[in-house]
Parts: sequence; structure tokens; C-alpha cells
Amino acid sequence: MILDSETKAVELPEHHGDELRLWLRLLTCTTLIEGEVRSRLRERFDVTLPRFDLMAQLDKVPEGMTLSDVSKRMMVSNGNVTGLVERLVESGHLDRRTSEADRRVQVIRLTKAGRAEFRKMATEHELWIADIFGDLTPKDVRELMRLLAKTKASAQKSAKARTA
Amino acid sequence: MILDSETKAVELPEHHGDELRLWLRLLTCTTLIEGEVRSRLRERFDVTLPRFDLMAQLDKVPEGMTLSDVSKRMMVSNGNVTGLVERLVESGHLDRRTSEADRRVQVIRLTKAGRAEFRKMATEHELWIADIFGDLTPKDVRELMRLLAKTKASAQKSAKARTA
DNA sequence: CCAGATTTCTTTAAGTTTCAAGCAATTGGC
DNA sequence: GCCAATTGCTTGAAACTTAAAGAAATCTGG
Repeated sequence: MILDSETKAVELPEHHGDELRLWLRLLTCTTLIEGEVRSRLRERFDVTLPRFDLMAQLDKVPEGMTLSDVSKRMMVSNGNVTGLVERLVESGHLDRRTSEADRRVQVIRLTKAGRAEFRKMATEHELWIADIFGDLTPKDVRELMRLLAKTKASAQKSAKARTA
Repeated sequence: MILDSETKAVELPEHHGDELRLWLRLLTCTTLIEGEVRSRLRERFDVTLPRFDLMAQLDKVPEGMTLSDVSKRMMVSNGNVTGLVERLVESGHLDRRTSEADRRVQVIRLTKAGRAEFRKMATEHELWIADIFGDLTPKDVRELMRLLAKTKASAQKSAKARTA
């Protein structure tokens, strides 16, 4: 706080460059890794990253999920999921059926073939990630987890405040 | 290291779940913040995030950059930049001219109007970012910067090793 | 029961993105 | 000087993505 010549409170223009630089670095890291994973998925399995991500969501829930669930978990729009699922059903990776209880709802699951293919990819994917983060110590990993959790909470709070 | 019943070396399957969880959290954070910034840019200035990012690159270099430079800095494909620039020239934000020295090269710059509009957006954008990261202490910010720098280096090393 | 609100999903238009192929200009060896 | 390789950009096809609008089913408060 600073007082000017007439002794009124004056706010200095606040310094926010550090946060901006942090955001750019976070974005760079993610883009870099995402690009690397995308390349390897294409090269090794000829699959796109969005398809892999969708299958990863479904692998965690054998009984299946609704399109809305997928949309929320992947943080993408509903229409996006519709198209993605469309293509994965077409290629035989996914099974899609209308819910008995609520006929608006579509429940999707991995097919047997889809699950088998995903598991194969997931095994290698995990090794790639381990390699990409290979120079971080276990302590670095823990510390990053903690700070990113804090960041996520802060961002969610900010988003919520805006929407409210 | 473990020895099996016939005294041969056996590798335990290594534990890589922590790195995977870290990657997912990193991705979640970035997606969350990116979505928030995208919403605000559209709501407040009716501009898309890729356009803002491209203008941000150009604002740093008044004398202009080549399309390749932009492509590298933004970490997107050449073809992507071509289309993006096309639309921004169309809307009067960018000026594009063929280099005298090398007629393959296109040099793009912000127009006066483009720069004015970007500066207006950038001022608010910086406040949004500060708000989004608002719950982090200065120490958190420093620590994240450090760990993300290490992460970036590690990822680049891994990518380089694969390509080599 | 029923009208309005809500939820779930699809559709549409516009834009973004990648990859691969291709063209034009330049550079480097010989 | 000339030819091959490289570089810079564009194009085309397919996929991804969002926002917004719409259709269908369900829910809710009279």
C-alpha cells in the first residue's frame, strides 16, 4: 500500500506476470507431452488421442456409461462425444444401447475386441508416460501432484465465481 | 531385483501408476484453465483462443515473424497456421507480405488495429489468469515453475530419444 | 393429469487441427 | 552451371471441437 501526496490510498498496478508465465509453461508442458503421446499412438497403433481417451474412460467402468458421463469426465462438449462414439461403434470398439429406464439415455461400453485392443495400448502408454516423466524424482512427482491439485481447486473456484 | 526358484534374475513389473496419475492431473488442470480462458475470450471479446494465441505471439515481435516461426512457437502444424492467418488477415488483424529476400517466406505482423485490439484483450486476460491461479502463494508459483521446467526438459529428452 | 421446465442426446455451422502430398524457391555439392 | 536435397508454405481429406439450436423423454409442481 502506498500513500500519495494528498494522503489517499493508491493501489500500485499489481504484478501478475508470474502467474501468466506459469500458465504459459503449464500449457507448453501439456502441449508437448500431448503431442508426443499423439505421435506414438498414431505410429504404434494408428489410433487418435481422443479415441484412446474415450476408451480409457470406458475401461474403468465395465458396465458402461452414458454419453453425458463421458462428456463430463473428458471435459468436452456433448456433440463432440456423439461423433466420437459414432465412429468407435462403427469400427467395432464400442457397444451402444438405449437405456431401458430412460429412453433419452445411451449407454456405451467397450466391446470385447475394443477392450482387448485398449489394454494392449494402455500397457505401452503407461511406459511412455513413465519415460516422459523419467527425470522427475518420486519427490518431484509428489510435489507436482500436490501443487496441481491446489491449482485445480483454485481454477475451479475462479470458474465457479464467474458463472455464479 | 528378485531371484526366482531357478536363480535367474527376474524383473518385477515396475510401478508407473504415479506418473500416469500425474499426467492425468496435469492434463485436467490445463484443460480446465484452457476452457475457462476460452469461455471468457468468447464472452467478452468474441474471439477464439487460437486467434488470441497467434496474436500474442505476434505482439512480442513488432517486426513480424514467418509462418514457420509461428508454427514452431505455437507447437502446431504449418497447415494450421496457414488457415488461421488467412482468417486473421481477412478480418484486418494481420498484415501479410512476401519476404524480399526469400520469396517462399511470408512475413506476418499485427496491423495497428490488430495490435490495439490485442492489447485490450491481453490486459484483461492477465487479470483472469491471476484470478485463476489466485490461491497459489508466491512460493507455490516459484515451485511449480521449477518443477514444470524440469518436466519440460524431461519430456523433450524423451521425445528426442524416440525421434533419433 | 398436465403444462412448463429440465435433461439427454443429436444436428448444424463454423472453426481448428493433423497428416500427407505437392508446389515453388533456395541451397549445397560437384 | 546444374541437379538433388532442403525449406517454406499451401492444399485436401478426415477428424476433432465448440456453441447453439432443436427434438425427444422425463420430471415437477400444481
